[in-house]
Amino acid sequence: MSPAPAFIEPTPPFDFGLTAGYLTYFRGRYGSDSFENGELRHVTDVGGKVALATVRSLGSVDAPRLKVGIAGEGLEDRDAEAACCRTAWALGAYDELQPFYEIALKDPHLPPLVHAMRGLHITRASPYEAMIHAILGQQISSHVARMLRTTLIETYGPSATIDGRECFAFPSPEALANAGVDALRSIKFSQRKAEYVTDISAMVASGRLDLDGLRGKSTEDVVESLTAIRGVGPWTAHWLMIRALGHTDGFPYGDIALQKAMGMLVNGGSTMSADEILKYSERWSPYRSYVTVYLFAAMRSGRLEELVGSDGRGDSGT
DNA sequence: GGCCAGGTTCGCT
DNA sequence: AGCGAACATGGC
Repeated sequence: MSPAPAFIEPTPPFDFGLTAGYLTYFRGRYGSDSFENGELRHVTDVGGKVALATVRSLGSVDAPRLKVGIAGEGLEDRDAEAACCRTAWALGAYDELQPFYEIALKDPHLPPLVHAMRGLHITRASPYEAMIHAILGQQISSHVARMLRTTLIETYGPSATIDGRECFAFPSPEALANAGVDALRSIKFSQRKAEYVTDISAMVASGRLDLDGLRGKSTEDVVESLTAIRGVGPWTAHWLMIRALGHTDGFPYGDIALQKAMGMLVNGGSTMSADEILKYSERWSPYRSYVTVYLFAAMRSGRLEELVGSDGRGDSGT
């Protein structure tokens, strides 16, 4: 029933615990993914079939090696292989951290952060999932957003019972485009959100919107293309670059949490404005995606305070 | 028991 | 150009 285990050899340094923890921070709450006792469970949809990847670390941060077991109904070898590739991709396994570390270690503020989070790779979702996720996360508290996402995938996501557990994968653009605005409203979406999700899903399903095609484009081009879509502004565009497009220089300067974190890091603890953090961050280009992710990882782990400005003095960055 | 939580986008005045 | 609506749970 289960194909033979496969192996992933990520580009070192790769800290499996940190990276799997980052991957499941959201998905672990609204999807079927989890990271417990050193074991990552990651659900993916391969060609309409739901596959569960179970991942464990066999190696170390500097010699990483992951063992991946794939389970699911009616999976052929090539499906299992695809599920394994998708899992490696979701973990950002082959991402190169060195170029970022080289500039970060020369920075006055970043070394403690980079040292503490060494080996954290930027995890990825599909551009479509990241887009819907971002739209749902706009405008509302994280509690409400989580509830909406959970209901969404449990209503429209493909599911399968694997190892006695019901697993849901993220809904397809077709499924959400066909659901219709009224149906989404009935699962507590606002009119606006229901319209955005329906419109974007229909555009992706019909091929009029090619989110994957944005990969490799310049920041300006990506932001321009994405913000032309109704429901998408700079904040959403920048998070999408980081979470889905593999862009190294995304920086969601409109994010309040990022503004607070930047204040902690470089401004002696005082929150900075969107303009201020954007200007300050230019020195980290083109690696601002890493700074963003490392700051959020530190924040979520509750360690940001101990990792910033041990000299207690920030400069305003001007 | 009220208030706020990791706010952004769009539309109306 | 500037302000308000949109969503509605759980913790402090």
